[in-house]
Amino acid sequence: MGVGRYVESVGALEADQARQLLKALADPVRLQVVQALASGERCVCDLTGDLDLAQSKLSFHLKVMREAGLIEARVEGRWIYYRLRRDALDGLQGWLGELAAGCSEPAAPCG
Amino acid sequence: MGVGRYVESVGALEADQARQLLKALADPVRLQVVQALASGERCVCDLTGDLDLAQSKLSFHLKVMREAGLIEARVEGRWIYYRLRRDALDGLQGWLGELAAGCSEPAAPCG
DNA sequence: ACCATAGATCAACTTCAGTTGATCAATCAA
DNA sequence: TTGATTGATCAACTGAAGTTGATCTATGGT
Repeated sequence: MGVGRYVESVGALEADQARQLLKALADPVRLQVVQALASGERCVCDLTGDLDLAQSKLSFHLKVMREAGLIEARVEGRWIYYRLRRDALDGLQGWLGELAAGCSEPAAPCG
Repeated sequence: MGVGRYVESVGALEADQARQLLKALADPVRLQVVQALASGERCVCDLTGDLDLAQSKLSFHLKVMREAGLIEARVEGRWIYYRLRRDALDGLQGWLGELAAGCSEPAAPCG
């Protein structure tokens, strides 16, 4: 009953799914790609050119992001278009929200 | 005019700050710690025990998270209490929101 | 059928992040 | 002051993740 394999109604990812996504985002090259995809779907050949990345390098990082569930691909003839998965981004947002919810509780004194 | 060194009114982190935070979150040990801190501030000695981590290991990861701006420490006598930084979590949420905002635009056909 | 192009994959190398055990510094209690 | 405890730091080691260049597959044009 979710939009994808991540989202339960509105919040919450399991910790491990969240970690995969976080890891997929936490790399300078991948972050470049993500920012390029933030304005919409892009073809791999465009990305290679715009970001000035070696082809195998880009391909490697796209795979990492795909396997993490952060992006998805659409094949059209000879070209492949990638885009960010909204459900992943939304799920991560929800997960962060849960973290933030209770984090301001004071500690029980330790001594 | 922000709550911390991260947040401008309600959204947006710079990409590099976001990346530091993402990296700080994207590790299994650190994620354990973060989840422990999600219910509030904790003393290091409690964390060591509850999470069954070697002391130097925990200390290493706390440092990584502290330097990323994900957590902050409060010294009280012999003990040190750590807690999650809300501004960091909120900032990251805002950053994700911006990513999600435009990501569904279709691509211009490539051929 | 042939060639060019898009993109994935592979193997060898390199680099950097995390682990471990030891030592060091600071605080508190006796 | 002495000794115990909390937690940071350091040096040596290990392994996983990223890079590079080459090769492989698939599609489309001629």
